Amino acid sequence: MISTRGRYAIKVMLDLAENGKDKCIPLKDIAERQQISKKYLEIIVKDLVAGGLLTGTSGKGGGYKLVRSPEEYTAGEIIELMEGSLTAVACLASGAAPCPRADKCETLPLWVEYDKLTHDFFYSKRLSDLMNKKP
Amino acid sequence: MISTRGRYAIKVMLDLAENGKDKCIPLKDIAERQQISKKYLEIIVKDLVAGGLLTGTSGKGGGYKLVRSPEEYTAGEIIELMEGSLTAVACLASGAAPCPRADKCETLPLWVEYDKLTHDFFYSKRLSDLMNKKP
DNA sequence: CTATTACCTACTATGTCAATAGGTTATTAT
DNA sequence: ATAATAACCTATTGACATAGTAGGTAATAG
Repeated sequence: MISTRGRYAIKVMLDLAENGKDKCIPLKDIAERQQISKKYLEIIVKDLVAGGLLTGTSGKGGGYKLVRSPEEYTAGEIIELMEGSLTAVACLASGAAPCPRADKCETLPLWVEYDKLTHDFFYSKRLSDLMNKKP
Repeated sequence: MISTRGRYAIKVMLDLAENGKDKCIPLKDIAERQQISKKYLEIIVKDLVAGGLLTGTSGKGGGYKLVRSPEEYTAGEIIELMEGSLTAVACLASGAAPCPRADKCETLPLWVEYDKLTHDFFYSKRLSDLMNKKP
């Protein structure tokens, strides 16, 4: 399950891609457009800044801005940053302890295959692919 | 994320497919083979029986048995039964309230597409596909 | 009648999710 | 300067899910 953290993060990134053409967008505007609590978005945006996907500028006229162009972001990296991992089962997660029964486990190949499918899907989706194409 | 409930359920079904050729297998044996607490498996197996995927017989010589043949089960139906839903985002889950912003939501198509991918993947995997083919 | 097995209800520790609350620091427009 | 704006920071909360544990009752075969 992808939580609100990952989902809202994509919404924020998309909002910036569409409304912030090189200019800073205050979080207040994003919160209003997307109908999400500004306070909650602060937590999410903090992680996006820490992950290097966004920069923030304080003070009047400040706000957030994309670091790269929308074609250079994938949904996969955004979700992975926010959720910690894009993995369907605990035993395949990044920081997981190696399962002692991995070689005997008959279900593992199923999860590995699904994992690859998921990874490929989300890393093939660029932010620009999700943008609303309005002239 | 697919929890232990769904994952263990598939292990149980697989164990029965491989070791219970028309005969009843007591949960104790499955728990030992799969190295999972028998007490915890009871909860999982209860749901599998309630869902009609398995039958249980009490008393000496009793145990659990598949209702159909392994080719007639899919990983999808097992997971969906155990997890309640096979859906990646809350707004697409079976019992979810309809999102008032669904028509404006730019991320929804992404989740719908991923949902279809996931559904098709797990419903294409039969229990017999996962079985260890030993003579 | 006894051993075995499923079946049933209840409880619990731990953690995550989705926020909320209230403050401090940085920057700009007036 | 100073007021307004906006990011940034720490802490807390209620609700819920997860992954079990505990202890019993009912059914069945030998």
